[in-house]
Amino acid sequence: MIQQASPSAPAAPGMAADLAASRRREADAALAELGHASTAARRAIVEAMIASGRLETPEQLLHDAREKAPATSLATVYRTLERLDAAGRIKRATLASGAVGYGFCGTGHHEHAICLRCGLLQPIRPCLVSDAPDLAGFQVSSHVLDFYGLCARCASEAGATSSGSAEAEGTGRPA
Amino acid sequence: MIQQASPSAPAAPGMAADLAASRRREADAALAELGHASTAARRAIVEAMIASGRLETPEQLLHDAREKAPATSLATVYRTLERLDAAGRIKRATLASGAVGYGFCGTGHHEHAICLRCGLLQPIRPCLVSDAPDLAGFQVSSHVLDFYGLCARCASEAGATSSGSAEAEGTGRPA
DNA sequence: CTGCAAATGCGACTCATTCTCAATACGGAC
DNA sequence: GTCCGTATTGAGAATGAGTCGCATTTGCAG
Repeated sequence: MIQQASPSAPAAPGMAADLAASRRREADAALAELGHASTAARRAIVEAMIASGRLETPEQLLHDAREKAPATSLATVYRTLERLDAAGRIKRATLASGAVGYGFCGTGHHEHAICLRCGLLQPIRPCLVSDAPDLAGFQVSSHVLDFYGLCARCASEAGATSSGSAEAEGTGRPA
Repeated sequence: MIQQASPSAPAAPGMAADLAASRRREADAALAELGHASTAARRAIVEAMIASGRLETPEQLLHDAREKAPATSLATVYRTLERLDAAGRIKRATLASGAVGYGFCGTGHHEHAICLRCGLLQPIRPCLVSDAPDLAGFQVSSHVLDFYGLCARCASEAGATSSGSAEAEGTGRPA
């Protein structure tokens, strides 16, 4: 239900190889950081998330991951998401289509801009919320600030064709 | 799984009656605003949400609503939540316990402080995010800023008893 | 008071997510 | 490089929140 922009097939020759290599490195780093074993399935899942840069459904992640690790199962996708989430490396959001998408985010606190049409997950650094307001004794331990809307590409596409081509209809309001 | 602070039994005599009356008025206003019929079940559900001022699970809302409208069913709770949500009067969040809670919020855009322990939903007005940052062509249509932590009461209780008394354990990180 | 559209309750249903468990792969020790 | 204990995996069953269909009831305009 969410668009898939970048190819997740084995890297094409040329400069694309650098990108693929850097993805692989980032995926390995993330897995190593978790302190868990680096298995083919986990690597494939994390690389797929990094490569897409979007919020994707578990089904999509499974599909993408299977290009590199064909035996991967949905249960493993969920288990991997769970571990990444525990490490704070996952952004989860419901898109306009109603689908729940999971996206990979880098380390450290930051905000996100989320395209409701294609699921693009755009990090915003540094954090925009420096000081919590006075809340009558409320002890703030964390905050979440997400911007929802249309990414540059989807905005122009939606402008050209009045009816979006993506499945996600737009209420403009995240769930 | 979420604490219930204020009694939802028929209003006690005295000044509590004013509160109950104002809740009833607010509930009626919200329903009228929706342009839908004001039925006993809907009134009971909305009044329960307003009275609690917290994020509550559909099951809890059903339980609370049944004190005023005993025949209410879970399906009606969900249908009412759906209608309120369509009108932007609902805040939905996953608490630390993993339970999904629904809370009633007033009209107009505002932020929220959410107690991860008891589900308290504290509105923050006015909106703190005046201008969206430049996001390379990203068209922001809305944003969500939530503060998570402990309300004044839960903070002091958690401070007194090192192990919280509420069911919701605290990872300190919202889902 | 009447009639009808809207709303309800019930129970069946869907489907995302989690669990179980035997088989397998990982990675440190040798 | 090989071996072994343990973490991980895949498959399918199980769970449970949320939705749907439909006969019945209710709100409310006339």
